[in-house]
Amino acid sequence: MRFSPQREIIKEIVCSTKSHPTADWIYSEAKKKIHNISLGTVYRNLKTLEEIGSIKLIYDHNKVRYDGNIKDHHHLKCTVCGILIDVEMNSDFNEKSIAKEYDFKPESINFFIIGKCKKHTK
Amino acid sequence: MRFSPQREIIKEIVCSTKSHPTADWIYSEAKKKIHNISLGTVYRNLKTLEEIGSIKLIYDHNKVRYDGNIKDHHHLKCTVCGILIDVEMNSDFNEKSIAKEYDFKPESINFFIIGKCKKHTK
DNA sequence: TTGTAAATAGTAATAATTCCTATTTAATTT
DNA sequence: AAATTAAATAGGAATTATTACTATTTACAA
Repeated sequence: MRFSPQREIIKEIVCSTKSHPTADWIYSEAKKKIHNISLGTVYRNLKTLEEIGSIKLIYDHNKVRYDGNIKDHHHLKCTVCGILIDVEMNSDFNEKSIAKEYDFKPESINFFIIGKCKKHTK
Repeated sequence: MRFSPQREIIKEIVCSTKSHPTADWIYSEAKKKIHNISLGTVYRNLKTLEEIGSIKLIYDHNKVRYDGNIKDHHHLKCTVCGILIDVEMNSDFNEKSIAKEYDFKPESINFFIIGKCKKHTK
C-alpha cells in the first residue's frame, strides 16, 4: 500500500477522539486540514484503515461510526444524549456490574454473537 | 388508531416468518396480496407496529430488519450465510454456553447496553 | 347517508454510501 | 535527477434506504 497524506490525516482524526464519529464528521474535520479532500477518499480510507486493523467500525443502531480504540470493548449508549461510552471487556462482565461501575441505568440490551452457524463450520 | 387492511397484512407477513426480513422484502411480499400497496405505507406501518409493540426492530450491522418475535431475545449471526438465529434470553446466558447449545462458532461479539448515562438519570 | 379525519398511493426529496473516470502523485526504475 | 507507472485522489454521478409531501380514498362515527 502506498503512502497517502489523506489516509494519515483521517487516521489521526479518528484516533484522537473518543466521540465515535461518523464518516460525515470525519470528512468535515479532514477538510480543515486538506481543503479539497473528497468524501469518497474519506470513505475509501476508513474502509482501508478498518481492513488493516488501524480503526474499528461500530454499528450504532443504523448509523455507522468509527472508533480509534482497537482493543476488544463494548458500548453503553445513552438514549438521551446518544453518547457511546467504551466498556472494557473482561471475562466475567455482566449487565449489572457494568451498570454499577459506570453509573449507568440500563433499559435494554442488544447482544449479537457473530460467527459461523452449524451449516458453515467445516 | 383506525383499522387498515394494509397494516394487518404487513403484521401477518412479519409475524409468520423467522427470517428477520427487511422493509424491502416485506414490501415485495405485501405486493402479492395488495397489488398497488405503496412502499411508504410499508415503512409507516412497520414503524407503527413497532411503536405499539406488535413487532420488533433489529439493527443488523447497518441494515434494519423486522422481527415478529416480540419476546426478549438476542441473535447469532452467521458470517457465511447471514442468517440470524434467535436466542432466548435467560438470566445467566454467556457466550460459551450459547455457542455450545446452538452449535455455533463465535468469532466476535457485539454488545450494546442502551439506557441512561450518569448525566441523564434524575 | 353523510361528514371527517386518518390512511393510502404515488411520487419527490433526502441522506448515506458507493461507483466512475480523468488527473495527480508516491515510489520505483533508469 | 528525469522518466515511468500503477495506486490514490478529486469531483461528480449513481445507488440504496428511508422519509416527506399531497391529492385521493376510506374507516367509522354521527
